[in-house]
Amino acid sequence: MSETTPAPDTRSPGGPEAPTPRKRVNRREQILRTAADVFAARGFNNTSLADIAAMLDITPAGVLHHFGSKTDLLTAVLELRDDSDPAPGGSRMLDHLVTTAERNAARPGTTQLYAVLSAESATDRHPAQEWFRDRYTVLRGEIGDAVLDRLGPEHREAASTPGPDGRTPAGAAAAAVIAVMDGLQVQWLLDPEAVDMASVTALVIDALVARLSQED
Amino acid sequence: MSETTPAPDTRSPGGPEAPTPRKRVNRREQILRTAADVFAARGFNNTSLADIAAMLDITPAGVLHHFGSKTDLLTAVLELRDDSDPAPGGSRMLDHLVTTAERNAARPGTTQLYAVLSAESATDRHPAQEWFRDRYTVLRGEIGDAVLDRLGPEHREAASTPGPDGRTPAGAAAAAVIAVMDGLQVQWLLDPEAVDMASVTALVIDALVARLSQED
DNA sequence: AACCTTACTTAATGTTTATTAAGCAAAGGG
DNA sequence: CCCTTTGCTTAATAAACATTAAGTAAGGTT
Repeated sequence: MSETTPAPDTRSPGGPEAPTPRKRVNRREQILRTAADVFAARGFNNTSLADIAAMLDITPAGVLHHFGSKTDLLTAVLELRDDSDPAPGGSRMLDHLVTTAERNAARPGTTQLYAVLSAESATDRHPAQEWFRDRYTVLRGEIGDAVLDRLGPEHREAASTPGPDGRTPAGAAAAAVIAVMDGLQVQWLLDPEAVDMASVTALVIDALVARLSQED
Repeated sequence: MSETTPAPDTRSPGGPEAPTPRKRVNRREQILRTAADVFAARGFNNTSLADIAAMLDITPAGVLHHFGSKTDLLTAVLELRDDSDPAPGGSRMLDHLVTTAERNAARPGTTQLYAVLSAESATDRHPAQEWFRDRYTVLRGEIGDAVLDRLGPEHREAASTPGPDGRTPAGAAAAAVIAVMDGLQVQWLLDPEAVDMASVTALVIDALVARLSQED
């Protein structure tokens, strides 16, 4: 079909002759946000530029006008942090994580994107692999610190002392907290009634903090 | 190129005229295992039949001779349980989970498959969606029972009493354990040095059991 | 009015992909 | 020795997809 078939118009059938509203706002950001939604809902590999373009009522080439390639679009989406609710430092951060889990359950958005894409990035030569590796490293550090902040001063040293494998209990707890949030998202996406992300997250944080506050 | 180019031979260049060793073993199972490995390493959407076929030194059509479609192959792979180490019931199961995490770190296989595919299945109309929904439901039940078994008899009632949302603390703990195992797998795949799946899993199970054994 | 920038479109290209149809060859039973 | 089963192959098809090139059109700027 390569020579004869015209390029399919993937746009939804709008008005008879809707000549593109031509808005004043930053089009790039609009596309970015739409792409984020579609990537979150369908993953990267399972999303075509046509999918994104269709939601914006433009053609795939229209998307590539703003971002050179599909991979560039993905990196731009990942770089776009949702700073509407910035993470605080210190011990307040752990509460913030529970709040985040709550918000995610109400409005499936940012974290859904990360949960789906992070798992996908763990395959083969996924373009987002390095991005997620770095992100997890940073997050483990930050949450590890937050865990230490939550502990009584008398337990901090034990929790931040590396074991024979060079890893600290606080770091292990941080990895656990991140893991539980990511894993819950998957279960929740598959069966929203089955799990309450916020309360389970809170339970795990509570349990871990209590456990690290014990003498053993 | 569709009319002129011959079908590419995706097979690796073996001996000059290797006429297919024609083994006696169940070919279907060989293909199944190979497919499982490739799906685990690259995900479902990112894997082509040619990828799998190449590892078996046959053509994509050769794979489809045994399984009608790529989706059928996936479902067959999921149905193929790794029963080399059957899960015990009762309180022994929790220890078994830690052992499983250990084995997975040593030989990335079955669970890697499930970690990658489960997240992928949470997208759109993925063919494995229902399979994973059911699997999580069953697992939450089994692990929830195992958690109850580990608790002292005096705490069992509280842990199995549904809260106002209809969910039990034991069920929440079960969801958390599953989530942490899945989530850790992703972090570990991206950065094997950064986390010790077995010890973190053990830590979370310990912490949760201890937490459910408290009075609150 | 001339122009530039922004935001696209149409069209074509080349690739990858799953899937189907039909044929071939070896093994083994009867 | 025929026949059926098993296990493929080659070939063709049709669709999906990312990407490129070149053109068009509207606003804003000067």
